Parts: sequence; C-alpha cells; structure tokens
Amino acid sequence: MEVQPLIDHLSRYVTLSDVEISLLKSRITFRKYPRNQFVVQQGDICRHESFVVSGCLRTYHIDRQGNEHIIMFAVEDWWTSDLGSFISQTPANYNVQCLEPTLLIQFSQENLETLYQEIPVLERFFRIILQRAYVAADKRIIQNFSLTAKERYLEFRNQYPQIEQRVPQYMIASYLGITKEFLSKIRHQLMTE
Amino acid sequence: MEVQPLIDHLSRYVTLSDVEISLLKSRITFRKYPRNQFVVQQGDICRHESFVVSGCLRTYHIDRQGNEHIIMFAVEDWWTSDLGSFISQTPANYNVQCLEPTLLIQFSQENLETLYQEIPVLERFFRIILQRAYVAADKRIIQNFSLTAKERYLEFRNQYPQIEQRVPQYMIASYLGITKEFLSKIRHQLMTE
DNA sequence: GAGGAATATTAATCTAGTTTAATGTTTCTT
DNA sequence: AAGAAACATTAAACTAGATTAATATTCCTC
Repeated sequence: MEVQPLIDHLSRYVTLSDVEISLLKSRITFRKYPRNQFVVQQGDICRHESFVVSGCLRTYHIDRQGNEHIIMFAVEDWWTSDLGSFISQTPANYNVQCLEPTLLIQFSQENLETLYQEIPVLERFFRIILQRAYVAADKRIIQNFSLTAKERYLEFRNQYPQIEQRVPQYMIASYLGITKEFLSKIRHQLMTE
Repeated sequence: MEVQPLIDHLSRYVTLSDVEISLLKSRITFRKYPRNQFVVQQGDICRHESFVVSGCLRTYHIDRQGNEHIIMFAVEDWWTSDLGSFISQTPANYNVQCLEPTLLIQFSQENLETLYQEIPVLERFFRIILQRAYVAADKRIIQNFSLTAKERYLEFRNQYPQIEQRVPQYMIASYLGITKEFLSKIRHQLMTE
C-alpha cells in the first residue's frame, strides 16, 4: 500500500532485491496518528524508529523551568524518533508530536535487529542515518554559537522553506531558540528594509 | 608498549581474544604531538580516529567572523577527531589541537574498515562511540537552550573537574559559549556568595 | 631573578534578546 | 455568521551577556 515512499527513500542509499523488499514489508508497522497526538513522550522509552509517509511532526524538550524547546521538525520522507532513547533504550529527553494527521512506518528495536541479520545493507543504511543525525546536531551547535537570531532565521527559511509554511510561527521561534515576539520583530525588520 | 590503555578501554565494552588483540595492534599507529600542534585542521579531511593515551586536546571551530568556539576537550581515554569529516571523508569543520604534549593511537579509515572485517565486534564498539557522540551533541543543544551561562559553568565543572584544572579559563569560556570576561564575573559571583 | 608573553580580573558602556501586557488577526466550531 | 480559541504583532521596560579598555597576575624563558 503506502510503502512505496519508504522503498524509494531506501533506494536512494542502498540496493534491495525483491525478496528483501517483501521481507522488509513483513517487519514494519503502519500507524496513523491524529493531529496533536504524541509518538514519543519525554520520560518514556522510545520503542520505534519512524519514517514519515505523510504529515508533519515536531520534536521538543521541556526543560526544568517548564519551557519548550523545539529540536527538529519532520515531514514526508524524514525519519523521526528520540534517537538517543531508541538506541540505548533509556528514557526519552524529547516529545515527538504530530502537528497534522500523520502516517508513519515504524520499526521496532527487535524487528530492526532481525532485519539487520536478514538484510545486512540496512545496517549500512541506518549507520548513514545516524551519521547524518550526528552531523546535523553538530552543525546546530555551531550555528547557535556563531549566528545571530536573524541569521539563524534566514538559514532556516532557506533550508526548510516547506516547513515554514506548515508550522505556526511561535514554533519556529522555539526552534530558533528565541521568543515569538522577537521573531515577529525580526520578520518586521526583514520586510521593511 | 603503550597500547594497554586502549585495550582496557575496549574491554569495557566488548570482549577481545588474544588473536584479535594482536591483529588490532598491527593496524594502529602511535603518534606523538608536541604542544599546540594540530591533529586536524578545519578544511582538511580528517584521516584518523584517535584515542588519547596521554595529553589533552581541544576541538574548536572558527566561524565566519573569525571567532573561535570550542566544541569539546579530550584527555586520557577519550576519543577525538572530526567525526563528521572522518565518517564521510568531507572537509573538517573543526580544528583539533593539542594543549599539552600528546600521545595518540590512530585508526585510519582503511585500517578501520579492514578491522571491521577481521574483528566484527569492533563495528559494534564504534557504533556505541558514535551513539555516545550523538547523545552528547544532543545534550549540549538542550543545555545551551535551557541553561544560563552560570548553570552551564557549574554543570561543566561538575562533569569535567579534571579538565577545568588543565586548560586556561578563556578556553572554558569559549566552550561555554561566553566571553572570558563574563566567566570571570561568574566566578567572582560564585566565590562571594 | 628580570622581563616579556600569556592569562585573568575589574568596571563602564552597550546591545541582542526577554518579559510583560495590550491589541489585532486568523481559524475553528457550532 | 458569531463567538471563542489559537496565533501574531507592537511597544515599553528590563536583563544577560558582549565589548572595550585598562590593570593585575601568573608563567615562561634567558
């Protein structure tokens, strides 16, 4: 059924035989979430790695003072989960919440381990995914250190134009690490110059 | 010779036979660096993953405005490199510099690939290392968002007491993402309260 | 042990971004 | 179509941390 986007996605990185594809299909789960529902909640153990077939999600952390900080968004063709929690099966630092009705393809730890045996190139594929996540996290550390809020906003808009249209501004502010009021000010500045 | 610290370190995560250990020994390189020398330079491709036998290093990024930002320190028993660059053999975002005379055990890409074939559990080991690096990067993003400079300093002091003694304060300030003057102020505050 | 380099402190002024609070606008629901 | 909820803007007062610049202190090195 809706598995094609995943197959296409995998095919961009590794080559799979027909047998491997049916094997894969037998070990995945489709799950439909309504708007606002949580795929992972902070404190729970993240049981799945999820591929987004359709919809939009945010990953955020609630700090000691109760403030939300959005770490990433995910839309069609992206992976989402609390990777740290999934990997080491420890309590999640993040909430993963659907911002739209969302369809996910999910891989449980156990099924993924089995698949690694059955389809060795998947190991390679998920190592690539982990590496990309690491590099992205790394890049964000640098950007938060070295760019102003305005520069980060422009960078975001430039890199994720699709996302800016789909999520409310106060969430983008949270992603950028600033208040919604200040983002509003920045946008005003950008428009009147 | 000085390989024991590495063996001990590996043994904490995986079990190696004597045969595997000699195999390992044959595929590593020792390298001694004097103070201030660079193990990796921003823009170069990072050719090795390095285990610190003795000494102390910093990893830092120079941004567009020419400001330095320290991303991490490494001392005995730690791994260091520009992981993003090493993994994907792309130009490094970071400089890795010795702050003391330093002895490293280095793994080249090719030797590491060979070792993965020869000693499969090493694949597991380095996946764990990558995961830890990812989780650490992740944690830092959260901390930089949600803690004040003072809180981050206390956190650092608490988590890396050994390092605070070994590196100059202005580098700690850079690691915390603040100026040396402001760190000085924080320290003053902490002492007089 | 003197002199210079590197490191650290202090204090005044400045600014990017926050807070608070009020007002406006859009979107959802019935 | 009205009312309520969610989202966005504006502006004034405030603060964490930067910048600048001068002075101390520590640490090499000859």
